Parts: sequence; C-alpha cells; structure tokens
Amino acid sequence: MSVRLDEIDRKILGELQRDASQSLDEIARKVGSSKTPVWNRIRKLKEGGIIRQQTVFLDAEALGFEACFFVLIRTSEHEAEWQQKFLKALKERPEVQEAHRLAGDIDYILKVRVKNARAYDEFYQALISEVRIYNVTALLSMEELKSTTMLPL
Amino acid sequence: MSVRLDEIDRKILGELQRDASQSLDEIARKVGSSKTPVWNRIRKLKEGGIIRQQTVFLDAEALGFEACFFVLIRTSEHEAEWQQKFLKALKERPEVQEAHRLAGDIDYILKVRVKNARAYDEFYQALISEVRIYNVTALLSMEELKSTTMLPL
DNA sequence: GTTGAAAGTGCTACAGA
DNA sequence: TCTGTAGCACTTTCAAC
Repeated sequence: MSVRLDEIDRKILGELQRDASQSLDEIARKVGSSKTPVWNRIRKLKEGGIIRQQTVFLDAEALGFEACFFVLIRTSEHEAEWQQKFLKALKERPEVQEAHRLAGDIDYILKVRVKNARAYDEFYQALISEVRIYNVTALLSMEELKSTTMLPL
Repeated sequence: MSVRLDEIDRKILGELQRDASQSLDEIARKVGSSKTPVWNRIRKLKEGGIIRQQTVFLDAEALGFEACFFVLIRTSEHEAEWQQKFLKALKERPEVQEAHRLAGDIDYILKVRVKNARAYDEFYQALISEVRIYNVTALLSMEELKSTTMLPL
C-alpha cells in the first residue's frame, strides 16, 4: 500500500530525516505551517508505518567497530526449510546489519560490521556451521565514502 | 581515537539506538541512574562525536522506492583526481545510500535505492558519463531480509 | 549523583476558515 | 475537513549542593 503524501508531508519527512531532534515549532516554521497540523501529520505518518523508527546514528569506528565486510553468498539449497534456517541465523546475529536476497548469479548479500578481521572469521565460521553454503566471497571495506539512510523525497 | 565508555554509557547508547524518542526519565530508569547524569552523559557523547545524528527511518517501499541495487565497480583509474571526481559524484547523488572503497579485485561497492529499474538506469548512465569506469556489476535486491544500523555494544 | 527550578516542548481542546 | 490559538502537563536544561 502506497500512501498519499502532499508537499508538506514530504517536507516534514525530509526535516525529520535530517534532524529528528528539532521541535515541532521549528519543523512547522520550516514547512510553512504550525504546530498542530504538523503534529497530526506526524502522528498519521507513524500510524501508517511511513515513519518506522526514531533512532541515533553512532560513530562505528569510534566505538571500535573497525571492520566492515560485504559478503556475497551462493547456495545450492533453495528449499523453504533451508531459507528459514538461514533467515533465522541472520536475524539472530547482530553483526549482520543488512541482508538482501538477490536476483541472479549471487543469491544473497550481507553487510557485516565487526570489531576486527578475527571477529569476522568467527562470524563466518559460525554461519557456515549453522547452514550449508556453497560459496562465499567477502569484500573488505577499506573506507566508508558515504553512508546515509535518507530517502530523496 | 577510541573513547572510554562504561557500562552505563553503553546502555544509554543501546536505548537511544532502539528508540530515540524516549524521555530522559525513561532512559534513566532503564539504565539504573537518574535524569541529570544521563543528560550529561548524552551531551558528552554528542560532543565527542559518538552520537552523530538523530533521525527517523522511513519505510522505503511505502514511499515508492521499490528497487535497491548493490553495484560492484572496477576501475582502471587510480589517480587522486579521478577519485575526487568519483567521490564528488557519489556524494551529490541522493540515490547512493552507501559507498565503500574495497580491498581486492573489486574497487568499490555502492548501495543504490531508486523508485524502479528505469531510475537505476538513469543513475547508471549519468554516473558512467561523469567518470570513467572499467566494469560494473549490478546486483538487484529481490527482498530486504534485514536492515538495521544498530551496533551491538 | 541529587535536588529543584526556569525555560521550552508535546500534546490536547477548542474555535474558525 | 483541515488549520491555527491557547494552555496545561511534561520534559529538557542547568545551577547549586
């Protein structure tokens, strides 16, 4: 279900994405409205599931998460049972920040953030002991050039 | 530079990651402290750059961003000038949610979120017209199995 | 770390376009 | 219906202990 948003809704979402700590008054001023309508719109956006979570971004490197891998996975198994087991393993592991099922040659891609290369190896060993995987390629990030979750509305 | 955090700091960050709309009192109660010390800690974490941004996650699909690609890039160019041009192009394009420089065979990986396959093609054409790229592989996401920015503290 | 008080904000009720 | 005004309760912020 796609929700109808007008120009003001889009501006509000833009401001919230940019800085969710702004006050209602501030947002209202920027989008050219006032407190109450903005508050009502935000409530509806939350209820409608458009706004899913309010959170903070932390500096991963400052917190000692110095290694980031993109993991390309091929599997020979495509049964429902295997998929469920694999999905469960991914969800349980906090190192896995993203997981996508892909079209084409490669079946899955993961983004895995860990403290160091050894921690990645531990993750990798644990994963392949839990589920059968045909082929794994790990791409090591040397530098995070850009990172955002902002959608261009 | 890695910053010293104690158990309480880590719990505060955990709570903020989980739900940044909680009140100070609520967080204080959960971490076993009280308002003012928690407030002071959060201020220091912001000043120290540990907390970088407060934002909202939006439902990309509900907003019509139905296509997500991981783009693997090989280039033959490795001069500083080319890199700067490439970096500038990535930063200017809001479709690019993530960009990493990699070690090894593949030079860069991008995560690109767009409304549909045609929008991806427009992005792709624009990119290769701006900077010389030797080889591109696009992996199309069929399903987002997991997506989080939470760090396991 | 605690108390407490001033300033600011979120949320609700209500009235008008 | 949606928008704006007004006000109370709650929260943030910060000084003094």
